[in-house]
Amino acid sequence: MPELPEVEVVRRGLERWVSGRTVEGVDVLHPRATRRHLAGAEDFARRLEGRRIGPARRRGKYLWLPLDGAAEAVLAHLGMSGQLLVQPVGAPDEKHLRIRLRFEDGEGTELRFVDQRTFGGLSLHGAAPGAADGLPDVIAHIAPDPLDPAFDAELFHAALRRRRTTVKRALLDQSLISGVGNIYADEALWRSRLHYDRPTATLTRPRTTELLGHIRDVMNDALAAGGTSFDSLYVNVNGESGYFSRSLDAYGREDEPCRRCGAPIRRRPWMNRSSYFCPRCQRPPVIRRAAGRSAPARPAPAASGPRRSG
DNA sequence: CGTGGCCCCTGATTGC
DNA sequence: TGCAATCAGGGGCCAC
Repeated sequence: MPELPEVEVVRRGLERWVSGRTVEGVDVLHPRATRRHLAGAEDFARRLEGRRIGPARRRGKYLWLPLDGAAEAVLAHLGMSGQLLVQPVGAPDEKHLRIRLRFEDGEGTELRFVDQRTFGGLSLHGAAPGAADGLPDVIAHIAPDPLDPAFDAELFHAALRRRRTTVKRALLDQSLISGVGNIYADEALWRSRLHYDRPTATLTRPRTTELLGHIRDVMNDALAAGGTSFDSLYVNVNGESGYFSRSLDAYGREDEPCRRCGAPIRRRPWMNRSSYFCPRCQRPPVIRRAAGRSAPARPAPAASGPRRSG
């Protein structure tokens, strides 16, 4: 379950059902699922045996489980289709079961990493020096997420102004702000009435503040609904879907009326994915030519920016 | 260096 | 039916 609210739902499930338990053994059923553990699947499995799992942590879309304190942790990323499921021991293996963690206790459940597309995985890493909560060193470059008290809005705004990129690209750049993916980027931009191709350098401080507020709001709303699920690929540790998909305003709503103005929501190919937006509420940025000696032609009507009507 | 394009995978759906 | 093309919530890597 890819984006922050879905990953947070999983984190809470791990905290409830896995933290405090001791690993008895690990089965790696697909080597690609541990490819970020450079020492290999066997090393990953052996080093987990007998370790006690601490409180579940999260930054953006990354999860980690500290082991016997905070010096080392199991890092998890769900990619596009990863699931962490707490299943009864002996339940039939899922078709795309990649890794199984068995526990020493008699609770009768095990932790399973199931991942159809194998973009996700588990790995073992030391903590970054000086970082809080045993943050694994390999994700030290990931920015705090907007629900983290450590998130620095001033720093974020300064980075946006410095960048020569567009606002949606920036939202998906996990080194600037983490946890935002394609769904919540489109939702926050819709709420902010911002077009995805708006250059970040044009954002004023109030606009950045408003955008951040909408990101936090939509993520908290989604969290309260158990996350966004379009199908059974996106579930919590007990296999249950969230129901925020019914509350989406832009994502996946092509040709449906904008809930604000009634114009049909549009879908545009964008970075090998899609961007959903309201063509009336979210006007494309005006393309400005560099100042030259010849007067620039008037922009074509189709490419014109927002107009003030009065 | 920052930026943008390509690639990694499997499966569901759509169109010919 | 079969087959190809397209699309899907992720990020790493590598040219420019």
